[in-house]
Amino acid sequence: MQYSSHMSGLRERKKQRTRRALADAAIRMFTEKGYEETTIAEIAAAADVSTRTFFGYFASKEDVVFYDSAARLEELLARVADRRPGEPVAELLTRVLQHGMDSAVGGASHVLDEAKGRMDLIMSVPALQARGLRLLFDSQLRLAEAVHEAYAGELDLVEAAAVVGSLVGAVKLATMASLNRGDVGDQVWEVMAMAAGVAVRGLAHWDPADPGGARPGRMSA
Amino acid sequence: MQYSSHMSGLRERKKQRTRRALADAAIRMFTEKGYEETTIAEIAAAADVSTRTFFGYFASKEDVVFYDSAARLEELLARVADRRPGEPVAELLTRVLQHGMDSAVGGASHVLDEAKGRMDLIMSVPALQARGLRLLFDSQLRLAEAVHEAYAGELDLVEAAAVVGSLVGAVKLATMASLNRGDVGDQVWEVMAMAAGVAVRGLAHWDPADPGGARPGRMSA
DNA sequence: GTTCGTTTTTCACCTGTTGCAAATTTGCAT
DNA sequence: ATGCAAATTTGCAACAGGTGAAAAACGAAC
Repeated sequence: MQYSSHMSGLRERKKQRTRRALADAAIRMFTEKGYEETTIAEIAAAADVSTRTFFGYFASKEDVVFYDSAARLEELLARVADRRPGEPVAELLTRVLQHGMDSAVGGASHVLDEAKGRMDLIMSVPALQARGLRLLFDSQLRLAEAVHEAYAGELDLVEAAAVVGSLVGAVKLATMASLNRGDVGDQVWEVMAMAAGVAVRGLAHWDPADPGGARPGRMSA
Repeated sequence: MQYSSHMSGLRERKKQRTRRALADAAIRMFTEKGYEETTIAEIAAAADVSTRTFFGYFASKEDVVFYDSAARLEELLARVADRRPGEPVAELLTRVLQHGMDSAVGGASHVLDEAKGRMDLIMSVPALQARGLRLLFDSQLRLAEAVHEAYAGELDLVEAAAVVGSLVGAVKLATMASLNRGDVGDQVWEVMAMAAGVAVRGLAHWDPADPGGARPGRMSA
């Protein structure tokens, strides 16, 4: 009858394989010879499919770099959905975001190795940066909905949006500033923890010469 | 000898006129017949210049919608630069952002009339949304630098970034959620005030059933 | 192996964008 | 007025990303 979602057949397996082949080839070539220097025809050739077929898998050249972001987001949403009762929003969010801050920009830290490379690629190519920001934006909206539902009755949708936006916004911008400045590894993590702290405790606490102790949630892992 | 930056000559005046003609024609046609349905050739024709010339004024089709964002940002930066001594960051920023929250996404509230239209246009066209977010992102980075310099010695660059990101992030996401929900006019302003309040006071204050009184800074004007 | 629904390929075509050289316009000095 | 040099506009060719549609190849079930 309708084999719509079989996941088992050779057909599906082949499709997944092609998808991966395209994504892998693309990202490799992008980082090796540059994004704009790499043509879709070349990517398709490297994956042994026709140029037209590429667009059967990805809607645009940019999208191929974020091939796994949808899955990552679902993961986050699920985590928000089963929050521990009584847990404060700030805590839930820092906990959830800590595991997925990267998935937001496209999934950039499963294996820390290529993570840095992907991030560099994204931030250095305007088109990718734009696509990444749009993805992140949509993710935040979805996240806000999820938070709103997880705290039904306590937090209305726009309040949830404010909370999510504040936290994600702080961490995102601070992280970028940190990277621009040349920080690496742990330094970046510390910055993220600090930024989360700013958002959680509020900007107001930053004026009267605040005792700089970071580690507000438990973001420093 | 070198007439590099005259601003007065007929040459400059004509250039500004063409720029405006292009931008106006473009935005009008975009809203009337749709973004993708409007071709650059048509825009150029409407402004009586060749297609090629369009790219002498704007780097891309998207950019034409944000033709005044650069100027807007400079305004904000200037305001940050001459902060009142002793003024808390949170206060300075809410004050400055209140005047320019729109300029960030491309300048969408000088005259409230077309502001809504532009915003709708931007948010409804993926390509424009992406471009807008990228512009906003860059603006935030610049803003963070400005804040850092305005509070030299008190706030390091990444801290400034955290602060700016938190505030802008909260207001941006809450505003969008509000618009998605169908809010208009004052309702949106109230949401923005609330969001700013969340960022300023900190997410932490949102858990133990907080007394909902908004109006934290002075954002409600 | 035949048949049927899917996926891939081919092909034609449109638009955005860029490089280049030719043509035109403007600013300025005589 | 006129000429000249710098700046701008234009036309043209070419490329890449992206889409629609029909034909060809392929996997699944019988």
